[in-house]
Amino acid sequence: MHKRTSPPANKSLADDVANGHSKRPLDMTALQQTPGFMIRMLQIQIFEEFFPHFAETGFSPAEHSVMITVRDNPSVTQSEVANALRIQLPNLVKILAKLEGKDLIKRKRSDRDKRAVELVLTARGTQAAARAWALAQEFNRLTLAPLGNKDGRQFLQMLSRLVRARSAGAD
Amino acid sequence: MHKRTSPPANKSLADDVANGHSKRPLDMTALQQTPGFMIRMLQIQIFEEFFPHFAETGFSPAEHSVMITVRDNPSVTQSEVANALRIQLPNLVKILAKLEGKDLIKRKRSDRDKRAVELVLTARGTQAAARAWALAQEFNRLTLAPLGNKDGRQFLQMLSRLVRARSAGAD
DNA sequence: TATTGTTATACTCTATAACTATA
DNA sequence: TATAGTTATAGAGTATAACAATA
Repeated sequence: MHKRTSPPANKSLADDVANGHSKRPLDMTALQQTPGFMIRMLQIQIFEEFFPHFAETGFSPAEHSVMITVRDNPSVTQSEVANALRIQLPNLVKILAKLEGKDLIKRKRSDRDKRAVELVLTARGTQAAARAWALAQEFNRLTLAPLGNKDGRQFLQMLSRLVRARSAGAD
Repeated sequence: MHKRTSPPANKSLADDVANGHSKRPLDMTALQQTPGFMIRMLQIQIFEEFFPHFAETGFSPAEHSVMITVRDNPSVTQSEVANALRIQLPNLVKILAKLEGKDLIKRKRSDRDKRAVELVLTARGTQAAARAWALAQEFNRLTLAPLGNKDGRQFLQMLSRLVRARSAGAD
């Protein structure tokens, strides 16, 4: 066990991959072969870029995803959003209270099920979502830019396959 | 702006992708085109699977990555580990205190730079890392299994390209 | 003057328990 | 009896400030 292709003394290919700023390059080949680790590194990087890019909207990644989900699913209930975005209901309530306080989202008791609360965007929310989505188009393009068009599309498709496989398996 | 290929009423292809358990399927096509969102979904799923899979080692993902990094880089300093793994030094100190308390890692003042602390695995740590790495091999295989061998390798390579591009650009 | 490690602390995210009102 | 929403709270993860020792 623990076989690496290139020894620490001779790593012509696998130098500073997950190794941003250190002086002497470390041997990170093992973790570079670990999808979970690499996905976490990439997510950290993308989150860092998210906030300056979306500064105009003031949305966090979670708030952004809620806005887009409500935009595309008018009268969706809070439970449905929580489930789709993998956010615990109590945590979603806080996010929604904030968005409602900014007059971006309206909450309304459902007629069909009086326990449920249906969500819709307000006029201001619709505007904000439109601007957020425009920024997102550019952001998504930048995110995948290092791969080029063809591989970028394929990467996104592979992500979907992986996520879908696990969502299905967890049922 | 905001153009979707399939309207909510007719989404033959893009149903339950990031939408695990809800009754009526939501329209998630917008966020499914968002790499940052999909990467986050995938990371959540992988983390959930991590803990049962690595229960035997008792390592968290962060602890696991520290153990492997020290294994492959004997006498690495704390700063170097923190930088490579994107962990703040104060937070790494806590992790190392725990691993040292379990007699898995040894800390030793550097001779070259008496400010620095060099890290090596203990005998127990070497054993634990070997077992952790064996489990990791299986875990990594399972993680990429839905893609098959060829695409799995390509996905990992694309991850590296994306991470490397951003690490380089941030310099 | 800058860097390494350390402590203490604050902040954000996420998870759980308990409650209500409806189903 | 179970579910949707809410509140309060606990816990983990992450970030910052201040300090001591060394460069």
